[in-house]
Amino acid sequence: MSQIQQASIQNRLLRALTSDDFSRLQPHLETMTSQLREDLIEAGEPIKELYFPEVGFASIVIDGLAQKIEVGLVGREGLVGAAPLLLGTDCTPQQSFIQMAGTLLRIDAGVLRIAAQESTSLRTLLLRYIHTQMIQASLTIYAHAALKLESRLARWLLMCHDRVDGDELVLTHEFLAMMLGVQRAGVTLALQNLEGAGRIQGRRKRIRILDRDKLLQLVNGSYGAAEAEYARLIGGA
Amino acid sequence: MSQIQQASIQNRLLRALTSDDFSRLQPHLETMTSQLREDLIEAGEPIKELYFPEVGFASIVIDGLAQKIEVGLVGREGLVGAAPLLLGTDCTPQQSFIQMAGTLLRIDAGVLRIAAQESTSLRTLLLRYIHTQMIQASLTIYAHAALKLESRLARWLLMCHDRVDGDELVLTHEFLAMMLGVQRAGVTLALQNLEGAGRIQGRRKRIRILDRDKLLQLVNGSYGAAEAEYARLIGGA
DNA sequence: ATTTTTTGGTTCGATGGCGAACAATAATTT
DNA sequence: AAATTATTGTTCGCCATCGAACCAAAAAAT
Repeated sequence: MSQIQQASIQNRLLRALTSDDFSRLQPHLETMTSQLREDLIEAGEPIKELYFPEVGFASIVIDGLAQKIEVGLVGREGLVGAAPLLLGTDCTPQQSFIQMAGTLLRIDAGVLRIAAQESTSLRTLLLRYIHTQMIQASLTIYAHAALKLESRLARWLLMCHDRVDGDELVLTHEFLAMMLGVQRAGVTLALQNLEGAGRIQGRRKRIRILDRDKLLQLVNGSYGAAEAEYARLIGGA
Repeated sequence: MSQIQQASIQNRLLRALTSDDFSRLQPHLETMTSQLREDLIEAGEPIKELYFPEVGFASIVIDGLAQKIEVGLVGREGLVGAAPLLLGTDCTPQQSFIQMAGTLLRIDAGVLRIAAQESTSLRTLLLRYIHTQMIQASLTIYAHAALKLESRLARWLLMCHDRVDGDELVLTHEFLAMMLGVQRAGVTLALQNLEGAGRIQGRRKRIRILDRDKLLQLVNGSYGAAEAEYARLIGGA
C-alpha cells in the first residue's frame, strides 16, 4: 500500500486541496492505468467511482440519435464525475471515457460524497471546478454556433495541449471528426491548412503543436475564458 | 407588504421548496415586472440579486467577439443566477437578460447564499437545478453540432413553449436568428417550412405553436433529456 | 394622414461542409 | 515477405447556410 504524496501529484484539483482535505481523501485514492476508450462513467448508470486524471484525459460526450458529440474534456485539471456527484444525482445522461490513455487516481463515490458534505472547503473547490466546466460548455456552444471548422479544431487542439505533457497529441483524424461532429475528410483538410501555416505538424496518429500563439489567433474568443476562471477560482498551474 | 403564498406561485423551484425553506426565503422575495431585454446579470459584474421568473423568461448568452449566442434559457422552472451563486463565484463571463417580459421574484444574493449554506435541502434542490442546466447545455452543443436549422428551431420553440402560458410566443425573426447564431433570412425560411407543415402559425412578432408532437418529430433527440432530469430530480409540473 | 421605423419576404451568388467514393501509405498480422 | 487492416489523402457533386441586397407590409411616430 504505497502512500501517495500530495506534492508528487499531477492533478491540479488534488494539489489545490487543503492538507486536511487531502489527508481525508488520500487513504481512498487508488492509482490505476487507463486504456484508450475505456468507459469511466456510462450514461444512465449509477456512478460508483470518480477519477482524478494524472496523465491523459477523458471526454464527456452526449449520445444523440445520430452521433456522439463531445461536450467536455477532463484532464489533470479536473475530476471525472464531479458534476453529477456534487450536483446531487447518482447518474447522468452523459458518458465519459478515456480519450488519451495514462493514469488516474480512482476514488469511491460514497467516500467522496461524504467528504464533500463534511468539508466545506472541499465542496467549494469542487463546485468551483464545475463552474469552469459550465463556462467551457458555453464556449463550446459558441464555437459550434459561430465558428468554422478550422477555428474549432484550433480550439480543440489547444484544450488538448493543456492536458498533456509535451507537444505531441496522439489521436486520429477519424476520432477528432467524431468529437467535433464533422466528417473525417474535413478534419484532414483543416489539419493540412494548419500544418501549411506552421502551426502544427502531423504524422500518422500524431499531431505536434508547433505554435500555440498562431493557434490562438484562430479561435475567435472561444478559448481562454474557462481557463481564466479556473486560474481565478482554483489556482495556478 | 403583501405576503406571498407558496401555493399561488408559478415558479417551479419555489413550489418545490420545503415549507421551511420557503418560509426562510419568503420575507426576502420581492415581486417585480420585467422589461424586454432588461439585463438581469451582466458579464463580469458582481451578482447582487437573483431572479425567480414567474411569467416570462430570460436568456443566458455568451458574448463572443463576433456574436451573442444563447447558451441557456431560464423560465419559471428556474432561477437566474443560480449557477454562479451556488458554484461559489461572485461573477461570471455570461450575461442574462429578459427574453420575454413578465414578472420576477427578486432575492438578494447574500440572503440566498446564506440560506443555501444553512439549509441542505435548499442547497440540494438548487444544485440539482444546475445539473439540469448542464444537461440542457450539453444538448445545445449537440444541436448546434449535429442538427440543421429547422431542427434547432423546433427545439428552441419547444423550450420556449414550456416557459410560457398559452401557445403564443412573442418574438421576432431577427431575435431568433441572433440566439441561434444564424442569419435572419434563414429563420424566415425555416419558419415558413414549419408553418407549411401545420406545426406553427406565424404572425408579425408572434408564433403560435399548433402541434407540439410534430415539432418533437424534428428535434432528433435534442429535446427531452433535460426536462426528464428535471422531472426526476425536482418534480412534476 | 403622412412619414418613418420595424419586421418579414424574397432572391442572388458564394462557400463550407456533407456524403460518398476510391487511392495511397503506414502499421500490424500471418 | 506477403497479406491485411488502419489511417490518411484526394476528389466530385450536392446542399444548407452565408452574406448581401432589395422590397413589401405592418406598426409607430409625427
